[in-house]
Amino acid sequence: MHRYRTHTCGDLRETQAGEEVRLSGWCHRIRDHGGVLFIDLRDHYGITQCVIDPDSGAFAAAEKLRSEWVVRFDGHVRRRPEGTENPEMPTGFVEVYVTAILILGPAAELPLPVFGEHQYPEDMRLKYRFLDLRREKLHNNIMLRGAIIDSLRARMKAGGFFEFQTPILTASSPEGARDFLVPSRLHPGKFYALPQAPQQFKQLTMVAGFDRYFQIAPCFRDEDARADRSPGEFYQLDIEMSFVTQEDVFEAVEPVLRGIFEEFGEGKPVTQQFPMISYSAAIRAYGSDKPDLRNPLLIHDVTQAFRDSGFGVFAKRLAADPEARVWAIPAPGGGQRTFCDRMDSWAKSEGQPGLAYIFWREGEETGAGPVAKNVGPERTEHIRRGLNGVPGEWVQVPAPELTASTGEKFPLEVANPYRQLRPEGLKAGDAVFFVLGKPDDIYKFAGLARQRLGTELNLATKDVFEFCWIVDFPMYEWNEDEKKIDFSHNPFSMPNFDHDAFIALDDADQATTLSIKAFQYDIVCNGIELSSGAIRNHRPDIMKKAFALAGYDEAVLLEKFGGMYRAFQYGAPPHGGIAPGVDRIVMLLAGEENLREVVLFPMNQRAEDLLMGAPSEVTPKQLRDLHIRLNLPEKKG
RNA sequence: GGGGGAGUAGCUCAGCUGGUUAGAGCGCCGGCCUGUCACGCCGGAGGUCGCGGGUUCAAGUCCCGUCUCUCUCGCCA
Repeated sequence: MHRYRTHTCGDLRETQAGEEVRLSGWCHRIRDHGGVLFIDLRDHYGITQCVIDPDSGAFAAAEKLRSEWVVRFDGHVRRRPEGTENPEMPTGFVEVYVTAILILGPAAELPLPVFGEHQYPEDMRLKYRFLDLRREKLHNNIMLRGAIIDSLRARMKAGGFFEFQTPILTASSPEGARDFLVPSRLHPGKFYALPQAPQQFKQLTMVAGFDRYFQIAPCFRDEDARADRSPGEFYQLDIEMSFVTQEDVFEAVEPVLRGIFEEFGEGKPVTQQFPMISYSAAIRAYGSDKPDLRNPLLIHDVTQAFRDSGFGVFAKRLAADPEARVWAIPAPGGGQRTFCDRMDSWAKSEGQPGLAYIFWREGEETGAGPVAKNVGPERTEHIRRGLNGVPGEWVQVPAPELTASTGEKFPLEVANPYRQLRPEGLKAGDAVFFVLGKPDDIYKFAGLARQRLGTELNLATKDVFEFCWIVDFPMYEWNEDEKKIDFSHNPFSMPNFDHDAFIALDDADQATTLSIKAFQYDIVCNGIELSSGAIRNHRPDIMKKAFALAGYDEAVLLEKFGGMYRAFQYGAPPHGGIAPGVDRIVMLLAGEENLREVVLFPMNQRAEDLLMGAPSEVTPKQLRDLHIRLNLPEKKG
């Protein structure tokens, strides 16, 4: 007989009744009835009920067992007595009658129990991660993660991609997030950096002629955490392809993601054709470049209805500032004063001056609330009827005409789900909220309000994965602090502009420069940015011009990206790629709200590993070897 | 770096406008219990109320400072 087990705790069924078996595992739950003792024995594969009674010879030993002790049981399988079966468990029709017990690993009193679904404090869970990981939900999440990564690999390989490994110790990159640095012992005063992404390596792999690259790539960024952003390190399905257009990348990646979500999405519908939405249309219609399309609400432009109106606050601002707009977010079902006031105080808590609104109720068809009174019944009626998802004279709907990457147009009801909700405009019981300001200043808040209304009014579709492409990101943006033009995303993207005309551009022509779009795209699912990618700029002359337009001369380009700039001098193929975030994909598929629920050993929000105690101090000798002298900040107080 | 929330038994939490000996559930220890699967019943141990200072006759409760955790904004080519 094997030293530890003949079967796992998930194996045994009625067909094995009568067999002599040996099981090893953790004491999951112990029920002591005095004369008979039930121990649920748990391992990775399942749980098996084990029974000990005074006749078994193991009774005295069994009474000493406690939760989470690791034990080996010898015994025989038997069918459970009639009426005591547990159909909830795969092994619920059998039990093991235990005749011998060997304690393999006793456990101290637990800081957090494994059994049950109680919520425990985050720092406790992280410090005792090995216990937390024994719990069913987290254990399953980690196994799901592995299965998803297997499937991603298989799908990529089936798509003709090859997996590569790129360096972990590399050079600090000047753009983007803060780097993690590793001091060099052999080169005093110099540092390696952990890669924020294998961006340059994958492009160089294309220059080297490998054609279709992928990697489940670790990425390191020294930035503060978010619920959907791990501190320090995370994984991307990193992809790069040669001789491709944007559409080729879409056609390669879309089926992989759709397939993964269909395979692991437990039957929840997945967008069959990912619509393409331009960055500017997304900002105007959803107030975000990562719109949650489960929410049917659209932001309407009702500037016209307030211009020269009796609502002084808005009318004056519109008269004074030609760029100012009034954006309206319809709130079907939100037409109660208490609800509107609650939204107003929420807006104030978000640092806004407030949230103007009109609402409609039976007997007050001309609209209730101070805004309606000041604007007057005629304009209020234009707003009410105009908020039906169809553009009109007084109300503009910036709903994009959605296109699939195949070029196919989506029908209006897909592109504009809001139209289905209120085809005749708002009615009694509904409300509308108004945001005033320059689009650049108000879009984020308008987007937040749209999300909040969707949630509060329970309008969002549930149990679906709504995907879209966000395309046509601006190549440059205005940096208000430094009063200069900056790269909007990354300097590697190819401008979506005639190449000769681009090179001929006047460096001082800021208006044209700021209007240039890039072949830069994101995939968004349920309001979460899953990946970002681009067709790269593989031409040194265009790259030099791209830097010049952002105010950098060739010396800067050489200093910052010398390796790649040099590589592009020797025959670079047109190429592009994308990098879906593996952790976020798993998070969505596991139905979790926080990345820590899908990472085996995560750090806390302050980038500390509470289990291993990282980061930690090191010995003076280690520092001497690295030629480092500490210069610590003064202790506060 | 800014803002919100939290810190009371091993864990989750209650503890009102300051007032006698700080409570409950789970866990732990002991006893009883032969069919449970969140087993049940009886008893017990376990608390510098995060830390420091202040106000007060009296502070878990009010004030100030500080530390820790958490969410969030900044940040994230």
